[in-house]
Amino acid sequence: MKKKVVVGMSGGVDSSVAAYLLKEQGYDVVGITMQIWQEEGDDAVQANGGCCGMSAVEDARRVAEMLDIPHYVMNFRNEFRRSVIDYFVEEYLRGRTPNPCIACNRYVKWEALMDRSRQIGADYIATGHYARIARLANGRLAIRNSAAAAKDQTYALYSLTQEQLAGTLMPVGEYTKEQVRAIAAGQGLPVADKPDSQEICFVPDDDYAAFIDREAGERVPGPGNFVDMSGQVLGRHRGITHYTVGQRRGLGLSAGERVFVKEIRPETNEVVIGRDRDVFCSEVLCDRVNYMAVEDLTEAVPVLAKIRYNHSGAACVIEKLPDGRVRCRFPEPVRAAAPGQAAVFYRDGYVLGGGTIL
RNA sequence: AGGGCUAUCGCCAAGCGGUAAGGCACAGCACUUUGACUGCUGCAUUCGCUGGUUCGAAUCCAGCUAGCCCUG
Repeated sequence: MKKKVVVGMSGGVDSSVAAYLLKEQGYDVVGITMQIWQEEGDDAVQANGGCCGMSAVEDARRVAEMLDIPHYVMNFRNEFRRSVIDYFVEEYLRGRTPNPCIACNRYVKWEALMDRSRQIGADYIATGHYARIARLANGRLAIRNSAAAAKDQTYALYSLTQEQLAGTLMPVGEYTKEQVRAIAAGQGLPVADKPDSQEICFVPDDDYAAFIDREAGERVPGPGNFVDMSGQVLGRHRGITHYTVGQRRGLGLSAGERVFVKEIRPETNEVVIGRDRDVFCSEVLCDRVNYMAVEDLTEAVPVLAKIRYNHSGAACVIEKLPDGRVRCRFPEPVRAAAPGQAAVFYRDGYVLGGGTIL
């Protein structure tokens, strides 16, 4: 009997080709488009090609028809609201810098989608990520960047569990973006030339602070002081939700040289300003650590750590502390490690694990 | 009330008679499948005001205005 796989179809070229490849490989393929945010008839988001808009649903449906696979739209708005939107807003209110894509993957795609896929009898879920899942010599499953991928998508997948990895397929991980577009074009898929998605899907105008204002209203902290590292007041800021560690633009501070946000202090509503060199650190602490390529961390291990999406990675040694947190020591200090962002550890090209920067 | 000093882009600041440097801020664009960073481009026909000298003045002179300092 054919294995059944649910493909999360965003309407983009990658997941469309993923569906095609799986069908070719003989799977019983079901396409599901997740409704996660946009309200029906919201033209503003559609115009920006949001990943969850009605045009996305239409694109996915057309592709599914061409591939002759069933296609369903499932409502994940509640899960998305709770696990992504609320998390995103709460983190900013606390002066931290969340990564909503990681939360979306973890809670919406790999918990909620997998649960519901199992309910309809699926053996696997599949996505259009450019990554590969492999069984290591120690028996663990781990993710590795596809060698040909120009961009790394493994960073946002570090939190997957062994069980989730065992039930996941990433068929486009074997190809380059160019090859994927060529496959789509060769099959006449209408999304072959669709542009890559860009900013966070639920903030299409890129104005995070305004989004938070709408969501949190009265709870948003108001203006406060910019202070330097000795506590001297340098000026007024517009509210801590407008800033992130390492930020330069938009401060309105003319100090004669470029200055950056070094720290955000929600308890005093202060934003600490420093010079470029002040924003580097050689030690980062993480909590909420997920281990992937290893079951646990029993000794200090040298790894490559990425502290943001699109980070090339920096050498460091990670060590688990008695309370479970992980300490990363960087011989070459890293710039702008922001609390709330993820630090993801790589060894031999595989994701060893990752955690949330404190 | 006297004496001195200073007035150049939002901030800092070059300029010292030959036709307005630079830094920061700000804006736009590029990069970017999170926040950032980064890069590129733009940003004073005008130098507190009014006159004068000069072929030519932000630069010299006079007066005025404003701020700062010192002395009663």
